[in-house]
Amino acid sequence: MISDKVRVRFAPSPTGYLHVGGLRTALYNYLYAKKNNGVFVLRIEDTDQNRKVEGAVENLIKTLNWAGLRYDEGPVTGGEHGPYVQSERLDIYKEHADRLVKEGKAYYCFCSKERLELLRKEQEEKKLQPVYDKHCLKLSKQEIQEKINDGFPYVIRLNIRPNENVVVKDIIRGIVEFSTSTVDDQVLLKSDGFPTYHLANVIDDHYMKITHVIRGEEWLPSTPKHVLLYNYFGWEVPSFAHLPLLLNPDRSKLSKRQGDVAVESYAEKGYLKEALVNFVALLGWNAGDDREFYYLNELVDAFSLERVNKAGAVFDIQKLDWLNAEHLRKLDDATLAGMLKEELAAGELKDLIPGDETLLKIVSCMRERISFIKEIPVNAPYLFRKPDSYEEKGLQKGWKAETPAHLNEILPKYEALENPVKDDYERVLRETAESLGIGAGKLIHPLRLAVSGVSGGPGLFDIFDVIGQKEVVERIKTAVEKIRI
RNA sequence: GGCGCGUUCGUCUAGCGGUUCAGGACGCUGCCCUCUCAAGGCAGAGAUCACGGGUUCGAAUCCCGUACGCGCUACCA
Repeated sequence: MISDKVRVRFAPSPTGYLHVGGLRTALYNYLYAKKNNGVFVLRIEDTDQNRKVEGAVENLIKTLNWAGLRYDEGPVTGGEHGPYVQSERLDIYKEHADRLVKEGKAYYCFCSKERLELLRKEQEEKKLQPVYDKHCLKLSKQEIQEKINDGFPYVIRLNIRPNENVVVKDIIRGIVEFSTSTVDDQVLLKSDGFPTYHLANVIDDHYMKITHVIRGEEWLPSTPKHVLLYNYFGWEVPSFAHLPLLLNPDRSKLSKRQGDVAVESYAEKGYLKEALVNFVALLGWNAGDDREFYYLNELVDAFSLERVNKAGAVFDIQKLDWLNAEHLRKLDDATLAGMLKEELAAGELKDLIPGDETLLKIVSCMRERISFIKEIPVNAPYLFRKPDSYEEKGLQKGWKAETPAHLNEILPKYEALENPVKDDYERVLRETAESLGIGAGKLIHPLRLAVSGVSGGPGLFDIFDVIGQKEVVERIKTAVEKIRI
């Protein structure tokens, strides 16, 4: 047995940001580990020197932490099976590649890029599978040694015997079979001395005692190479679970071209980590019931790999937005008020931030009306400052010839109130309506317009309570003066 | 082209041979509630379960084929 404990890993390459597909892969690994009292390992796959991005690893870790996916072993944190960054394990890969060469399971290849391109072109023209033709396998020991001594650049390739069957057992897809005749003699060690993904991944998973390889479906076609490598090394093969892809609305693999894929940019847009994690968990998995709202710890309890779907899932922003609203409403007013304060401080209303008590009132009356905190200043700027115009639609519907007279009736009563609370505004209004012999609506609608400039929003008295008596009076006066119909 | 994977309402999905002329959620429409807008409640539209063959008394569910989609096919992961 590889390990008596479940050990899984998330192994991203540091390309600068965390892809939402990567987030889901990381999440499923995390959930599986936690569910089984196992260990969640983070490993950095930085074997491509051309794609190195400064600060990418730090960013990756930061984003994973933001999402709440704490890893047990990995860079910075450390662990018994490190180092957890592949570029720090180069000699391990070299040593193992050499071992395969010695045993005839891999071989040196000195072919130039030009020859390989030509070969591929020929094969394509003949409609053959573009695979390496084992040209360098024919080289004698002496020829090889000479070339190495002469400083020829070389790679090490996996030596695959054709006409054999490789069976991959996948937890999600069942048994998948491949013929070795369709598997290329994959490069294991590149001419710059770095390993390819295939070599590094197998070696690391073995030494890090990974029991379950949970990764994206795009890896399924290269899994036979990995199985063969485990066999060649004489190592136990871990369990595989290939996750369905996350898709664009047109059902192609989720990509940058068709919207945001960086977890960081969702965070910046104001999505809650709880919502993103919840949403992404449901893309390709469900517990078998109707439940859709989960916190991370609840996902741990409910999760199982067996219930992961096979088909790709379209990333549906509308549903994410809905879940964000759901999670937002579960937060208490104080938390929401804190978020609002931060949001305001970063925007153009930064000089008009109300006191904490008022902030609390604002979130309390706006919470049912928003999916994002940032919608508060956008949808209800009148909670912070006077309206600069009056909505045409509202004027037509609610502002009648007699309206100014009605408002002039209630205005002095509002002015006369002393330290009014919300109920006082309402009491006065209802009394006034009654004495005028009109419905309360005849006052409420124009007052809403006068005070907010728009015809929708929180309850009128909530608005009054937020902006305060002085503003209420001033805004009514202004409206009566300015609105002419 | 080859290899592999997949295919239930627009989208995410339930369903693992019969109680389903297919259930839930998002979105959409309408009604109720209501000072408005939301939220909430209710109702509705929306899927010949990709198609064609089998197996079976009986199939969305099992098997085969076809189509379509997607992935892989690099000294990228």
